[in-house]
Amino acid sequence: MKAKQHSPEALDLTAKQEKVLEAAIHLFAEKGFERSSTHEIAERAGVAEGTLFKRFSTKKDLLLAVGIYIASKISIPSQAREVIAILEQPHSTMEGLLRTLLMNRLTFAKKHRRMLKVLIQELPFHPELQRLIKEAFGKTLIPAAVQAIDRYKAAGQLRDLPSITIFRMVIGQLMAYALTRHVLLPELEWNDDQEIEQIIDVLMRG
Amino acid sequence: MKAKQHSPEALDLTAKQEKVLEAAIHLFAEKGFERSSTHEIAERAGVAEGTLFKRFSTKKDLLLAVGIYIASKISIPSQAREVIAILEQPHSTMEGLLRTLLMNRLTFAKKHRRMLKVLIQELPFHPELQRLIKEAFGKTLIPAAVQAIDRYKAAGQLRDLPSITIFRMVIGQLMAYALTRHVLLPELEWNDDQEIEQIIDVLMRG
Amino acid sequence: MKAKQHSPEALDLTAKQEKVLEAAIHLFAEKGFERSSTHEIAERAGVAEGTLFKRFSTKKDLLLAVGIYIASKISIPSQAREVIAILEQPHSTMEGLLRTLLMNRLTFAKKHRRMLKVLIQELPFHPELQRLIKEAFGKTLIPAAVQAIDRYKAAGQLRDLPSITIFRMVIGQLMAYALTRHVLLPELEWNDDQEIEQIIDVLMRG
Amino acid sequence: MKAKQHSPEALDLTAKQEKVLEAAIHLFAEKGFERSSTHEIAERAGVAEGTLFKRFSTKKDLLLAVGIYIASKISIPSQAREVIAILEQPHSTMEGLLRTLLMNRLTFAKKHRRMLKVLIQELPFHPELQRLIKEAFGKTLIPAAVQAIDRYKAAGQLRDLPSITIFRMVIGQLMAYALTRHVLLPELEWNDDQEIEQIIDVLMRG
DNA sequence: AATGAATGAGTATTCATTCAT
DNA sequence: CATGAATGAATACTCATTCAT
Repeated sequence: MKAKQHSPEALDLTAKQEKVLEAAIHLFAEKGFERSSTHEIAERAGVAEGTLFKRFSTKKDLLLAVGIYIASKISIPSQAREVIAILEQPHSTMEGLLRTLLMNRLTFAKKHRRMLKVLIQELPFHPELQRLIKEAFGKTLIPAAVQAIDRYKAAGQLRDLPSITIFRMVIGQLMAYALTRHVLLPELEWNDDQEIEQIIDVLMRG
Repeated sequence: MKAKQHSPEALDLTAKQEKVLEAAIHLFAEKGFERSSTHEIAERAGVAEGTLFKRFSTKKDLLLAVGIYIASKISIPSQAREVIAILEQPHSTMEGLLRTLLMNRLTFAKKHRRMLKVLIQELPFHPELQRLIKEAFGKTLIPAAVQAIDRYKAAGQLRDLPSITIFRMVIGQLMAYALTRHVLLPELEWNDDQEIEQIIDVLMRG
Repeated sequence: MKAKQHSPEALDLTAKQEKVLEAAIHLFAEKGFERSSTHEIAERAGVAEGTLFKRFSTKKDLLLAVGIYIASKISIPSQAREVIAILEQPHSTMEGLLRTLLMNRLTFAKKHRRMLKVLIQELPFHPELQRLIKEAFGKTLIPAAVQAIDRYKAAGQLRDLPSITIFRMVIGQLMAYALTRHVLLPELEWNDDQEIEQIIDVLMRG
Repeated sequence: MKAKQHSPEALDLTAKQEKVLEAAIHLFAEKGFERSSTHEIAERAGVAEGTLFKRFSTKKDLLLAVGIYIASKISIPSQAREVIAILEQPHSTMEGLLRTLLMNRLTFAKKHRRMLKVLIQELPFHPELQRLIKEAFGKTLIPAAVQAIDRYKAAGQLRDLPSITIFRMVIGQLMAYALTRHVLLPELEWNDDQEIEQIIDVLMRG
C-alpha cells in the first residue's frame, strides 16, 4: 500500500511498535533490562501495555529486537558493506585506512549509543543474543578485516604479528575509547578527531 | 574474641556472612544482580533468608560489599601499594615495567574475576558504586601512574603524549584483553604470557 | 433471500457465524469455557475476532447459543416430538418402550456429544443456562414421561413407585452410562446395543 | 514436636494453609476453578496472596490437593477400609449390603460435597487429577467390589451379569442420585433414607 | 459486513523484607 | 543469634471487547 521507510528496516514495525522499541531501548539503557518494567515502557511509548505484547510477545523479544537490528547493521547486506569497502580500498597508507575506519565506527557507535549499551550489558546473560552478534561478526566483518590486514602485512606496512591479534588490538583500543567516551565518562568534553589521531599514533608507533 | 583472618578484610564478616557474600557474588556473576533472588542466595549460602538480612540489610548492600572490597584492594593501604611499588621502582626499561604491571593486574583480574564481572555489569546503574570505585582509582592509582609516566617521558623512554592518554591506552589494552579473555571468549585456551608479550610489543612499537 | 437450511435451526446463523459456533463448541468441550479464548475461537473458525463479536456480542452468548440449540432440540416443536411419540405409542411391552427410548437418546447424545459436554460442564455456573434447560425439560418431556409411566403402572406393567422416581432411575442409568461411555472412559471399545440390553434387563428385573 | 491432628491428614498443612485450601475449595465449588482468582482465595482465607504460594506453588496445586485428599480417602489405608469391610462382611442379604454401602457412600458424599463437585468439574481437563483418582479406585475399591459381587453371584443372590456391569449400575444409580441431590436440585427437600430404600428396591427387583 | 490493531483491567506468580518464635 | 513463615507491592503477560478503516 503505502511505501514505508523505517530506520530499523530489518524489523518492519508500525509507528506504535517503533515507539515501543524506542522507549524500551531508552529505558533499558538508562535503568537496565530487568529494572525496566513493561508497564513503564508502554507508558513512555504512549501505548497500552497490551499493544506492546501484540508485536513483541515477550519482554525478551524487545531485547532481541535490539540484537537483530544491530546484527542487521553489522552484517551484509547492510552497513557492513561500508566497512568492507573501506577495508578493501587501496588506501595508500595504513594510517589512512585506520583513520577512515575509526571515524566510521565511532560515528556508528555515537548514533546507536543506547542500543550498543543495552547490547553489551545484556550480552553475557542471553545466549540467543550472543549467537546473533557472533554470527553477524563472524560471517563478514572478521574475515574481511583479516584479509585486509594480511594485504598490508604483505606490503610490508605491518609487522608480522598474527592478524587476529592485530585486529583485536585495534578493536580493543576502539572499544576502550568508546567505552570511556560514551559509558564511563560521558560527562567530559571530548574531541573525537584529536583522540583518534592519538590512537592511530599509538597504534602505529607505540 | 577470636582472631579472625578474612580475605575481604575491609568488611569484617563472620563465617556465615562470608558464605552469603560468596554466594551472592557467584549468582550475581552468573545470572546478573536483578535475576538473583535473596532466597536463592541464602539457599546457596546454606543460611536462612532472615540471617542474610542481619548483616546486609538490603540486597543492594550485598552489591556494595563487592564494591567496597574491590575498592579496598585497589586503594592504599592495601594492594595498591603493590602497584605503586611497581610504578616507583626504577625499572631500567619501560618494557620491564609494563610486563610486571600487566602480569600483576592480570593476576588480580583472574583472582577476582567474578567480583569484577559483577562490578562492571552494575557500575552504570549505581552511583554509590561509581563513587566508591572512582575514589579508589582517583586518590592513589592514577596520580601514581601519571607520575611514573612523567618520569619515563623525562628519561626519553616515552614519546611526548599526554600522560593521561598513555595511561588510558595501556589500561584500555589491558581491559580489552581481560574482557575478551574472561568474559567474551572464556571458552578458548589462552596463553597469558605470550599474549602479554604481544600487547607490550604493540604498545611499544605500534 | 436464499432458503437457508441450518441444522441449529433456532439460531438462524450465517455460514461464518455457524463456523464460529462450531469452533467455540469444539474448544469449550476440549479445554473448558474459561480456558478457551475468543482469539483462539476466531482463529479456528477462520474469521477475525471482530466478526465473532458481531453476532455473539459476548463470549457468554456463545455458550448460551449451545443452550438454546439443545433446548430447541429437547422441547417441542422439535425433536422432542420424537420422544413424545415414542412415549405415547402403544408399545405392547415396557421393555420395547425402554429399548426404543434408550436407543433414541443415546443416538442423540452421540450426535451432540460435544455440546452436551459443554452444557453439563457449565450448567452449574450459569443460571440463564439452567433456566433454558429446565424449561425445555419441564414443559414437555417430564410431563409426557410421567404420563406414559402412569399408563404402564395402570396396566400393571410397572410396580407402584412414584412416577418421578422411576423416571429419575431410568434417566440416571442412561446418564451414568453416557457419562462413562463418552466422558470418563471414551478410550474403551463399547458395544451400545449389548449395553442397552443389560441396562433394560437390570431396570426391569433388578 | 506437637501432635498435629489435621483432617486432610495426607496433606500435612499448617492452620493458615488449611484455611487457604478451605477457601479454595469453597470458591472452586461455587464459581469454578478458572473463575476463582488466587487473590480472592487469599482474601477469603484471610492471608496474604504470597502466603498461598508458599505451600501451593501453583494454583493448580490447590486443585491437586483436593484430588490427593479425596484419593487418600478412597484408597487404603484410609476410609476405603470401611467400604471394603462392608463389602467383605457376610451380610446375610444383598439388600442389607446395598443399604449399608449406599448410606456410607452418601454420608461420604454429603461430607465432602464441595470437594467432590470441584473434582468432578475439573476431572476432564486435568490428566494428573485423572491419574490420581483412577489409581485410588483401581487399586482397592473396584477389585474388592468385584470380589464381593462374585461371592453373591455364587450364592445365587445375584443374576449372572458381568460383575463390572453390576458394579457400574450400582455406582451409576448412586452417582445419579447424588448428582441430582447435591448438584442439580440442591434446593429441594430430600429424605435420604426413603430414597435409598427406593434405589435398593429398583436395583433388586427392577 | 469484515477486519485486526488497540485497549486496560485482570491474572498468577515472584520477591525483598519483616518479625514472632 | 538464627530461623523461615508471612507479607503485599510489583511484574510479565492475557483476554474480552471496541472501533476506525
